[in-house]
This record gives sequence, C-alpha cells and structure tokens, in this order.
Amino acid sequence: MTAAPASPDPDPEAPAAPELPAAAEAPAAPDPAPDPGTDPDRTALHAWRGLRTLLLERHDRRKEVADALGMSFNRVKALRRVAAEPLTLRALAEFLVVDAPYTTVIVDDLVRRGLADRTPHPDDRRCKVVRVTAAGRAAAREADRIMDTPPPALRTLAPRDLAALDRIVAELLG
Amino acid sequence: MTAAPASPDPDPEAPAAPELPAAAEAPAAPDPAPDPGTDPDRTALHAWRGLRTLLLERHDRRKEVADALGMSFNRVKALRRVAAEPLTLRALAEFLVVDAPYTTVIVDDLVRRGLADRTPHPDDRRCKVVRVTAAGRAAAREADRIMDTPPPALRTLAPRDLAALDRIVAELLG
DNA sequence: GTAGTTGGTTGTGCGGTCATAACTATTTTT
DNA sequence: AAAAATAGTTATGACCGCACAACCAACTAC
Repeated sequence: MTAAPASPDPDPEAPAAPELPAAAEAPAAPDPAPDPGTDPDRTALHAWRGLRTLLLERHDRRKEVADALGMSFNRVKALRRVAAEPLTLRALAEFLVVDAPYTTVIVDDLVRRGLADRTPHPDDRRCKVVRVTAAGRAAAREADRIMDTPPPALRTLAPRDLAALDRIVAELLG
Repeated sequence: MTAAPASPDPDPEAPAAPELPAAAEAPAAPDPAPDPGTDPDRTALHAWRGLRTLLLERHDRRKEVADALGMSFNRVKALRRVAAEPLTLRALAEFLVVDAPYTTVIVDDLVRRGLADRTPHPDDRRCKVVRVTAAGRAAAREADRIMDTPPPALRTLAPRDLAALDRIVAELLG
C-alpha cells in the first residue's frame, strides 16, 4: 500500500493553488450532458454518460478486485476462467487473447501464488490442464463477490424501477 | 496494426483442439446470472451484470478512443481536460491523480504530438499553463464524439423506456 | 533577506504487458 | 518412417505507466 500521490484535497486551510484568471470564454465543458429534455438523442446521451459515470468512475470493480487480490485484472480474469472450469493453456490463451508464451507467464504466476496448478491432459500428453487449487477457488470466489456487487443504490431501488432497469438492460443487450 | 495473436476462430475446418472430457461436475459458471426472478437482490445482480457486459465488453469506448487517437486512454483523458479549460500542470496532476514528474511526461507527450502547448502563467512565473492547440481541440472533439456515442440500441429504445432508464440512472447517481 | 514552500523538470528504475525467436515433446498426416 | 503440425516452455527485449529522488526557479513568510 502506497500513500496517495495526489488527494482530492478540499482542505480549506490550504495556501490556495494559483488559479487561472478565467479569460471570459465559453463556460468550459458541461460534462453531465446538457439537458435530458425530450429529444431522444439528447436523452440517450444523458443516460449514456450517466451509465459511464456509474460503471467506470463510481464503481470500478476491476480496480477494486485487482487491489483486493493484489494482482492485475488480467490475472484475475485468468483465475476466474480457470476456476470456472479446468482448461488447457491453449484454451486459456484463446480466452485471454494473448499468445502462448505469455500464457505460460500468466499460469506460472498463478502457480507461484498457489492459486492454480498444471496437470497432464488425460488424452494428449502435449497438453497441460490448468486447474484451480483450493486457495485459488477461494480467491476466485472473492473476485466474483466483488465483481458481482452492485452499487448499493441499485439494491435499494424501488422494485418497479429495478425490474424496469433489468428489462431495459436485457433489451439493450439484444 | 498487428495481426490478432489469437482469434475467436470458430473455423469448422480446424483440426479441433483437444477438449477436456468434462468430468461430470457442476455445470461450470452460469455467467449471465441465474435468473431475474422476483427477488430484488437477484434482479439487481442480473441487471448489474448486464450493465457491466454492456459498458465494459460490448461498448468499451476507452479502448475505441485510444485506438482511434493512437494514444493511451490516460493521454486522452488529459487532452480532454486540457481542451475543456487551460490549466496548470499542478491542476492537471491533481485531476489525473498522478504525481508532478509524470504529469510533465504526459504534457511533453501532448506537446510533442502538437496537441497542446505550455504558456507562462500570467500571475505566477513558476507555473505553466497547458493549453490545447487547434489540432488538440479537434482531437479532443473526436474523442468526445466517440465517448459520447451510446450503443445504437439505446437510441432506438422506446421513448418511454429511454426516459425511464435516464431517470433511473440519474437516481442511481444520487 | 533568509528560510521554507511550491511548481516544474530530469533522471532513474521497477513492475506489468506482451511479442518474437528458438527449442522440446508430442501427435497427426502422408 | 518421414514430414508437418500442435502444445508448451524459455529466453530476450520492447514499450508503457508511474513513482521516487534530486534538482532549479520562483514565490511567501518571518
């Protein structure tokens, strides 16, 4: 754990950083989208920005899970895949969209952490099957737990709204 | 542009990679969430996973914008910030949550690309103000355009649903 | 006016991501 | 049986993100 290199720092006692005189211009970036209004495109933009803020800024589970497990998100992704089902290095490589050598590196890392092991393939002695260990399964479960934690506000949403959201999201996914 | 190291490869003529015999076990990870049902927590989980899929997998605008502009997403973030409003390196560092030396590196990069320049601060000769150039403003606009592009399905949603989604998202953001 | 603080730069280095090349051990093809 | 393909490993090395240390210039406070 390292100290934050730059905090939001709303300290009212701070010596006040030098501000720009703000040369009477356009009012600089209305980020939360101009106005929902009734125009569908405008509303879509507003909703889209809101969704991005919610998922990418407010609740960045990738970062959380990487921090919690002390490994990069890609390792977590590999671990979860392996925990879901033992697979060959080749299959893992395909899943992660990386080449074979790097897959070896990734699996080496998981093995070194005691989260996975390599076992011979029953039918093909060239292959190795990557399996999760008990510790790995626990870690993967923890990862799942974090990834699957919705924002608190989602769980306290009015049931009708929650149902509507779920239905709409399903529709958006086709 | 490099060739994809491993494609999804659903080629039916391929020699068929060695599959595991699938040792009659639990049915391996029901990822799209078990069932919406009527349980609020279950519905919340389902909706949350759907949102993550939509935002993080189907429409990863960060990757798109980085690819389109040929720079890392962090550079894009810096560029957009600078384009919104000229600011000092210190302020930019705070915004990006990186330390001062790395901020210098980032700004150097933007300057080298012709997207920004450094100008003296009117009131404090220690400071430098980073401003966007014309090319930088164009690049930032392009970045904005990509980031602000909702999934097509969102724009073709029934107006009632779109309005509902927008309202619910706003509520989730507090 | 000297001391301490702040803004910025340069240099160095660590860890992560990832590819290429080269090699071994198998399996498949002919 | 020889040739070709496939699974995996072992270098090696590139690039990126980013921090830390050390430093200078300018501003602030005593």
